[in-house]
Amino acid sequence: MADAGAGMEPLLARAGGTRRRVRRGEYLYRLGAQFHALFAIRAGSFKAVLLSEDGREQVTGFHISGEVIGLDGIGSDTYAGDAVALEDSEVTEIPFEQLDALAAREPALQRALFRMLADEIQRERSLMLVLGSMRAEERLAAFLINLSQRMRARGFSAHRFLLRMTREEIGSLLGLKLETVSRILSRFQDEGLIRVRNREIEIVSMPALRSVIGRNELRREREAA
Amino acid sequence: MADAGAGMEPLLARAGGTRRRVRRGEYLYRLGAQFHALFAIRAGSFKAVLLSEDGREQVTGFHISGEVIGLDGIGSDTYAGDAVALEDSEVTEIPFEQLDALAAREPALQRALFRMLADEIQRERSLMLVLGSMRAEERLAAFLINLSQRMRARGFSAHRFLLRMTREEIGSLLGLKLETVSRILSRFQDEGLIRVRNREIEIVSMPALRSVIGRNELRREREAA
DNA sequence: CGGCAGATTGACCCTCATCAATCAAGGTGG
DNA sequence: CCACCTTGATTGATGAGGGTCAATCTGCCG
Repeated sequence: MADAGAGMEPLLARAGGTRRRVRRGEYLYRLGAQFHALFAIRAGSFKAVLLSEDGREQVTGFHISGEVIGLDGIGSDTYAGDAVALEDSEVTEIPFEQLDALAAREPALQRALFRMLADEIQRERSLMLVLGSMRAEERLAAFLINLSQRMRARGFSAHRFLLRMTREEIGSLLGLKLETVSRILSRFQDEGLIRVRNREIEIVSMPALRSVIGRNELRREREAA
Repeated sequence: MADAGAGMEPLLARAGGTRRRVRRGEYLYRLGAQFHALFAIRAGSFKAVLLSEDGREQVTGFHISGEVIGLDGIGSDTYAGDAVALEDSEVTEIPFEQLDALAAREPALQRALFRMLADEIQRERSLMLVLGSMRAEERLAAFLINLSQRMRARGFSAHRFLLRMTREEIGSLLGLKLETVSRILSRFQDEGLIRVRNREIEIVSMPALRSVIGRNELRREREAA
């Protein structure tokens, strides 16, 4: 999964932007609200949630410090889903009006915005690959690996971190039920791949975790040969 | 599912562009190829395919006449997957270099490009909702409804059309096996929702097809109440 | 301390994948 | 024009993976 909206703060900062604190559980923006800004996450983390007409809810991503959120609103006049803080967080709100105008005069900024949008497309496509072609164990492994990489990219430890979201939210992202998420985390622990204690994750063997993806899939091996 | 890249030809046309014919089964572009252009589909249809390192293949979308394809390459220097013609087709190749430069002088074009990218994000998020929260029958129903809407938007019949892709390709998009796709289409026919004959689809009752989504899901009804 | 949200674990069952046989439709070459 | 082959679709039988229901357990916050 790509790391959308990463490292763009310097460029975005030129459009100004005001700090804002969001407490755990609060909405950064909501479905249908007037689109007016992008948000650079300075501290904390968020989940992005898509809501369908018939009451279905789908977590479309988790976003941590250093990433940008709110891109989906650009096309329409309103945000297409909710963004909720998973912990007490802080963002810089970047008015899109100004960003848009500035981009017209700054080719580098224009290109940076294109890139952020394209990266988000990439990120979602790889999630589609996960949802469309992986079994439960593989999904969890892919999730943990991706999170680990992003934590490292942000200067945190890559092999020991806190999950800021519930099992249910992880399940929603991955198309699994919370019980399945819980069971598989336990199984990974029994197999010595990770250590779990509630929200705390320690990755014991990253190579082993990687090898989960593709195991039990003899066909692919044969095809590759 | 949103209808990404629709109706943008007029604006895009200002960047020039050359016609190109692509025969059924031929690649419009391939994974890793130098990114240089977007493609407006003038006639025919394509599938976009994502390939993972371990040999997995995931269809990320089908695109028909009037839509734009190739957006995923914008961020990086290369295309992130393959685009394959599902039938003999024709596209207008729009060099991105020129588009990019023109956008800097044309706010309307810049905004149109932002919108196309954001629409694609939307489209993929709704597909994530399908993949993450729907059962097989619901996925197929959502697929047919979406296709029907897009056909109508392009001036074709909304209740009678040809599937240009195989059952296996539909399955790949929806995270199902080809046998499941086949079985469910047969079931829909038995129930009088549609008529199928190979690639030919006739939607007999759109309301009934819509009601497939959400049925067997008593919980949601209760929650909604 | 009590209450509650979240997590774990077990038992059961259903949907969908898998394996396999058959059928239909095109394309090709004789 | 027909026999042959290939590709795609249908249908059946069977079983596994993960959903569902339910009982506990844990940690946290008031």
